[in-house]
Amino acid sequence: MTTKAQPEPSASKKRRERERREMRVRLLEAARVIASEEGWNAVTIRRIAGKLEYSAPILYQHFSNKEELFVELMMVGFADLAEQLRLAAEGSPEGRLVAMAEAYWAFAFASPELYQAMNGMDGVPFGTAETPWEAKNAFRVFRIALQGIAEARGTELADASGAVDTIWAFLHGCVSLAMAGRIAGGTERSRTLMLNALEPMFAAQLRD
Amino acid sequence: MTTKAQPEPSASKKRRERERREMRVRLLEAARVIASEEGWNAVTIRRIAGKLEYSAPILYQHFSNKEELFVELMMVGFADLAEQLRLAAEGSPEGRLVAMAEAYWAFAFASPELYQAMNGMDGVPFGTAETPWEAKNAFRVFRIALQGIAEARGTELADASGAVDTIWAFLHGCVSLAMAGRIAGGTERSRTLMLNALEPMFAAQLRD
DNA sequence: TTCATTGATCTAACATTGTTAGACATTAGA
DNA sequence: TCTAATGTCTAACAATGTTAGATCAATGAA
Repeated sequence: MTTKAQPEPSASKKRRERERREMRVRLLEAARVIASEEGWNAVTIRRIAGKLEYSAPILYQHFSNKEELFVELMMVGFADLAEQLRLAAEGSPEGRLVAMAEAYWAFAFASPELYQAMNGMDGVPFGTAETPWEAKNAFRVFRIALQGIAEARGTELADASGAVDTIWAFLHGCVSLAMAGRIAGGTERSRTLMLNALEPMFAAQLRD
Repeated sequence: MTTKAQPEPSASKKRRERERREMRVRLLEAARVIASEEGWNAVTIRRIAGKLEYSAPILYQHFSNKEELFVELMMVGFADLAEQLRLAAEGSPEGRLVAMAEAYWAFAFASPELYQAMNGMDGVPFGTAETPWEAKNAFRVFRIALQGIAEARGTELADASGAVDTIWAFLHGCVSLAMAGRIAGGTERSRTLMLNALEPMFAAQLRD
C-alpha cells in the first residue's frame, strides 16, 4: 500500500465532498420513494430533482445518466439482500434453509419496486460482460450459507455453485410470479408453496 | 344461437375488414421484429409504422394505445406457449416431464424479447383483476400434462394447481436468470441445472 | 354518372421525456 | 482582492406517445 502520498485535503474541500455524497444519496432515495409510490414509470429526472427542490440538470452532476442511477440503486439492493441473507444464515442449523428463503421473500416484498429493478429491468449490465461486485457477493453469501447447512447435516453439496443457482432460480421464480399476481391464491399461498418445495429441492442437491 | 340476423356485408366491406385485420397483424409482427433486433426500447410507434412505410398515427386505427399493442403481443405469446407445451406432453410418458421443460426453455429462447414482454414487463393487466384467457389456458394445459405424467406413474399429484405453480415458477426462475446472464456457465449450464432439478421437484409433488 | 358519405391516411401540433450548452452567482484559495 | 473552480439555473434540443384536423380516394345510392 502506497497511500498517504497525497496532501491532506482542506477542511472546506472535505465538507463539499461530503455534501456531494449526501446529495447523491438523497437523489437515490428520492428515486426509490417515487418508484415505491407510483411505479418506475413515474421515476423521471425532473421528478427526482423536483422532490429535492432542484432543477433537472442537477442529476448530471452526480450521475452520467439515468441508467447509471438505476444501476447504482440495484447495487444498493444487492448489498442489502446479501446482508439479509447473511443474518438469516445465523439461526439454528435446522431452520436456516427456511429462514433464508423467508429472508429472500421478505426482502423482495419489502420494496418490490427495488426487487423489480434488480431483476428483469432491461438495459442493465448483467449478462454483457462482468457481473458487478455486489451481485457476485450476494451469490457468495448464499453459497456459504448453503454449504453450512449441508455441513450441519453431516454431508455436503454435490455441486455448490449449481445448488445456489438452482435454488436461487426457484426463489426468484416464486417471487417473480407472485409479485406479478400470476399465482392464484395471492402471496400467502405463493409463499407457502415456495417453502414447501424448498426442502426436497435442497435435499436433491446433497451428495448421495 | 341467434346469429344470421344481420344482413350479409357487401363484398368490398368484407375485403376492407380483412385488410384491417391483416394490417393489425403486420403491426404486431413489425413490433416483434424490431424488439428482437434492437430490444424493447427501440420499439417505438414511429418505428413500427415506419417499418411498414406508414406514418405514426396509423397505429391508433388498430390499437387504442401502445400498451394495448403490447398486451396483444403477450397474448399471442401465451397462446403459442400453450401450444408448444401441449405438443411436448404428447411424447412418451417417461420423457414427458423433461420434454415439457425443454419446450418451455425452447419457447423462451426462441424469442427472448417476447418472453420478456410476457413476464416482468410492467403495466400489464395481470395481478390487478382477472388474468387474461390465454394465460389461464397455458396454465390449464400445463396442469393437465402434469396430471397425465403422475397418472402414467400410477399415482397422482397431491395438489395439482400447487404443483403447476411450483414447477412453473422454477422453470421461469431458471429461464429468467439465464436470460439475464446471471448464471455462470451460460445458457447451456443453466439448462442442465434446470433439467437436473426437475425430477426430484416433481417427485415431491406426488401424493405419498 | 353524380354526389354525399365513409374510411384510410397524412401533416402538424402538443406535452413530456432524457440530455446538453451556456449563463450566473457563490465560494475557495492565492 | 483577484482568479479559478463549483454549484445551480434557464433555455434549448431531439425523440417519445398521442390527438386534432385536413386531405383524398373509394363506396354505394340517386
